[in-house]
Amino acid sequence: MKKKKFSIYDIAEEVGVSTATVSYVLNGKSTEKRISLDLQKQILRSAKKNGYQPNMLAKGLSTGKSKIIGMMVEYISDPFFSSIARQIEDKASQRGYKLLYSSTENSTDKTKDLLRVYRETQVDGYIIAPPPGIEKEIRGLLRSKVPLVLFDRFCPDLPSFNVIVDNRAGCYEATRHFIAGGHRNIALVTLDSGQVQMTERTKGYLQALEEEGQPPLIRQVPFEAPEEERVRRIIAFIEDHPHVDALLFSTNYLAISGIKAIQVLRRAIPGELGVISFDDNTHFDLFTPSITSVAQPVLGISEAIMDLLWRQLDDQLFPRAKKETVVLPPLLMERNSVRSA
Amino acid sequence: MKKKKFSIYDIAEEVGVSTATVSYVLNGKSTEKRISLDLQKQILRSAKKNGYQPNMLAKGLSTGKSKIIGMMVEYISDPFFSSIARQIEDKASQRGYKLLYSSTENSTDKTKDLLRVYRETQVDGYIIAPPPGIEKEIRGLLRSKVPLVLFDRFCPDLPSFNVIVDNRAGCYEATRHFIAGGHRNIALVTLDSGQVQMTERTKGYLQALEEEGQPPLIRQVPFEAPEEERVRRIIAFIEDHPHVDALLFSTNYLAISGIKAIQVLRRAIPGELGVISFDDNTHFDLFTPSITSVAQPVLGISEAIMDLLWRQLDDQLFPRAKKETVVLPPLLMERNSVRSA
DNA sequence: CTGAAAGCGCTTACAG
DNA sequence: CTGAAAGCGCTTACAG
Repeated sequence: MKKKKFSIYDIAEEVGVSTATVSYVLNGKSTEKRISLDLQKQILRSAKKNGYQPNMLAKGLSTGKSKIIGMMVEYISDPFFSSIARQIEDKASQRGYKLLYSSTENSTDKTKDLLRVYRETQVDGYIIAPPPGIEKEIRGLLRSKVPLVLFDRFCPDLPSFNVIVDNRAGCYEATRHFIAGGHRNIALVTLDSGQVQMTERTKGYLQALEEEGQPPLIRQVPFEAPEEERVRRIIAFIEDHPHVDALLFSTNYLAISGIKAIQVLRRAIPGELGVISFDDNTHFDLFTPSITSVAQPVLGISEAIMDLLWRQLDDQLFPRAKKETVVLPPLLMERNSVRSA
Repeated sequence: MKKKKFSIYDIAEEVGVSTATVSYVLNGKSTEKRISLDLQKQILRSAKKNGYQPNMLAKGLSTGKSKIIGMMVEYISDPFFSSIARQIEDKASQRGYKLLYSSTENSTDKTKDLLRVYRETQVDGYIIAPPPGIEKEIRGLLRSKVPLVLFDRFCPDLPSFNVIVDNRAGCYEATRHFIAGGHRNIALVTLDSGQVQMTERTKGYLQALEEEGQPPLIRQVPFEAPEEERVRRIIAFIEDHPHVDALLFSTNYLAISGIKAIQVLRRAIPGELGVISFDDNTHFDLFTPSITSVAQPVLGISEAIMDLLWRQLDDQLFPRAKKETVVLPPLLMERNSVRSA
């Protein structure tokens, strides 16, 4: 059927040398292997003339490197994750790596599946925003010493490389910002998830309130609830707690649901109800009023991830460190959904 | 260094058969090859016991299939594209394919690079939202008969499989919707790009106005202009044309820039200025007022893409058709940024 | 019913 | 300075 591909074997034949020589020249080992200039030119010319393209599968099989980085996040369509992926893609391609990019859907099973696929594909490095219940598998990766960076969340007991944002400080400051604006009954709307990033956010909220002697009020929304259900729950919560005058949402999409709820109830922001979202959103500045948020530094996160990953990739034989957690400060984006005292 | 991987060779040894037999059993060819039930069990047991994981590089090298689909779009972080990618990822993984997902940045050079990388990686199928100036390369792909689907835009002269939305009808209806709402001076804000999808949108706009005998007014914004510049240009345009009472934006991000411009100028939507965006946005329903848009059917697009791709992948030897363009109807999302007569 | 062996397209230690 | 050859981990036509 298909015409056989043009390979280094053909170049070797055309130039009249061995495939070894061709391989050396094509991989920039000419000087190291002291290939004559003349031969180099002939080989390069033949390669170009015939439009030679290396077969990465073959290359990968013999070197043991696929030049592929596997990255898995909750949903590849999530704006926060995809802005990070965009940066990672960029940095990876600069070094000749490709990105396999997948959604865990926050499901343990789906993640295990993906992990298996990644292994089979022989990805060279892993970037993972881990879902709950995946400790065991992560531990396995760690044991097999593959380059790995966890981000957004991590498993506190595992000696891994992690990149996170100071979740506690973010919520602490958000809460203080509410207080400074004159809000007196600040509720936290969060998920019923026990993952560190969430418990940290709750801690920040609680700490700020405690310092002021204000009473906390936390409403947990089920993790897997569909959007309409979330909105319904938040509506009910607002109606049941008329004295609440500010809502801190622990994730972006909770904030979106919350804003819908507030719109349904026709409450004024921030007059009747102040709003802050943990995690910024591309369009929060276009809302009326614009929505104050705690932004995660996308660029900083991407850079930290790649920094940790390259160090492992470059240094497979002498890993300097076996664990490290980079904690980045979040950024309070002050906009107009909080009262100003 | 690293322990050698456990391979089919090891299974073969452990069970005392040849690698051929192991390969047959592991690939479900037991009955076809009439492998004894006993041997099957032994092989499967050994594979499981030792946690055997196939090496896709080796598999790919010998079968010529990588089980990877390459998908390139303008930016992987774009919400429209990433919702589609999300669907595609899902459908692909159901059939054991992985997704290599990349940004063309709408640059011809970047795209050529990616195309080279995809070839080298031996991707089995291509899904591309082509940037301008890439006809020649697409033609090359077509000639080499690799499974390929173009979407969002395509090259009209090329016999390829394409999935697009009826751009002309979308803008036609949007314009008629403005007219029905009582708008009388409708301007089109678009890009200075000659790509089909854009010229089609312009045609729809012009046709609707012509039918009503209303004068057209088109402002082109440079394609590569950064966001602030776009906003500035739109502000200038609005100020220079005080009689304009409606703005049709030919892309999502132009609409965003436009809304910013309108907010800066403190014009009322839709009282002073009606707004419709081509391409919906996740949060347009949360804006005040909510923004009317022409939505592209993400699910329908993804399904059509995969349908065309599977047909080519399944049917490499007898391709039924060599070209086909699926045109999907866009959906007018009537919200509150247009007057109602 | 099963195996020996060639082949996929590269790389690389080794020899000369 | 260059080549012969083994090896990466799999598949598959062919033979028996």
